[in-house]
Amino acid sequence: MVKAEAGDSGGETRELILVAALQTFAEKGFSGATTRQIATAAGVNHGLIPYYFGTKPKLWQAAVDRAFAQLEAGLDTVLEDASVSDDRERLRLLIRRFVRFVARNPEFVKLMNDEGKRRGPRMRWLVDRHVKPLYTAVKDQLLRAQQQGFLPDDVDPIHFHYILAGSVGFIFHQAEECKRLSGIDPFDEAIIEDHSRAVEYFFFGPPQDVA
Amino acid sequence: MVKAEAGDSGGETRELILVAALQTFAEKGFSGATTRQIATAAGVNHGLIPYYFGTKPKLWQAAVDRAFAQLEAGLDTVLEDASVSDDRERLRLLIRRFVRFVARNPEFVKLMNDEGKRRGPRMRWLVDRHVKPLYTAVKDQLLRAQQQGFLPDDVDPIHFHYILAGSVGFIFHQAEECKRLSGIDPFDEAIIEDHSRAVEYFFFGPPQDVA
DNA sequence: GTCTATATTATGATAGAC
DNA sequence: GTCTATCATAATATAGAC
Repeated sequence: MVKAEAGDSGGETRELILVAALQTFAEKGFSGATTRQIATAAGVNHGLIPYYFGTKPKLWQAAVDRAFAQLEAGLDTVLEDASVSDDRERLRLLIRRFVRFVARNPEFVKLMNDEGKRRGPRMRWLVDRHVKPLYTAVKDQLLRAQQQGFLPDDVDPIHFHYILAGSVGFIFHQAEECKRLSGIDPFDEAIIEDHSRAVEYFFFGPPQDVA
Repeated sequence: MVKAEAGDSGGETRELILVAALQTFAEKGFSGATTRQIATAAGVNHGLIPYYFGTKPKLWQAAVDRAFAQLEAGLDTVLEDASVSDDRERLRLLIRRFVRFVARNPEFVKLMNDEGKRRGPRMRWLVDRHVKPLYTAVKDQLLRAQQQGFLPDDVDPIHFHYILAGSVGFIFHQAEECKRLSGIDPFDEAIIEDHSRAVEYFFFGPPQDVA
């Protein structure tokens, strides 16, 4: 009310642009997304993008930072949950939460996959700033699983990291293809649950809880 | 020698462009790839692209057709191999061959993933023309696996299709990220073998051949 | 902080010489 | 079949009014 004379207080507009940017970058890729599309999707004038973020790459970075803040908030609660003493159960919870996060934030996966596939400044920035810290935590869980014998320990855990990420995320990444291919919508609640169970089956085998 | 006066006989140039197009579309996406980049990568004049293929989307279609012809040649030999009577063993062979195909043709996966993630004419064309026929064959194998009890039969096989494709392909799709993240090059022969074994472990559990 | 120009560059596609 | 030159369009980013 004090600073700004027109529109809202400014931080709001910034946020609107960031949300629209993540969505648009995910959908169209960095090159395919235009700053005008992003501005339109955010409902703001396209001149405001250079005003708030400078360049297109800087807008991209800001959108990614925002997305990772959300992911980490969700996963940390599992990784650091002291009440789960069993490593196997913690990994299972991690997978369940990961499936749900991806199903609710498919833009996150799309953007990660688009940038992780080629060399370049965005990939380097993304890995160094966000993926490495995340993988450190995941790797720790996978190593425990290997040590305890419910994952083979004769291959590097990086294989299971990508097997996990791929098996969890791919159906949501390819959701539009999946709909046309099979008529099934991966974002239906029942399908999300099915997918989570299917992935868990691969990591842990047939349910053996009630022994 | 008869038809063409300059350069080579023409079909050669067409082929050079197709190879470069697949590579470039895979790397940069449809929007990110420019016809000039493709022409440069192919070592031909950029005016030859409209000459041979008309428009950019038609070039894209031709490149995809070419890529699928290669994939199908490799998979059909397994799917139709009558000498493999055991369904479990046939699925295992299918996975091994799929891993190797993806490792040797990462452009294929990149292009598929880039287009399968959004609605649009290219996605529809790709699914109707190529993915549906391929999935029909894969689905058949997965249904057999479910009937015989080594995959759960209470979820649609589409889950296993995407789990399979994701767990096989993701590390190669994200190869550049993987290198920077872990120092491991997914395209190393030993790593390809490791990944194949890790995926097989996922689908079939611990090796139990020598019983 | 917001908006309307506009400068600059790069794209896909075409025309026409060779 | 191949090449150069060019047109029309659309992109990012900037300048400056309000």
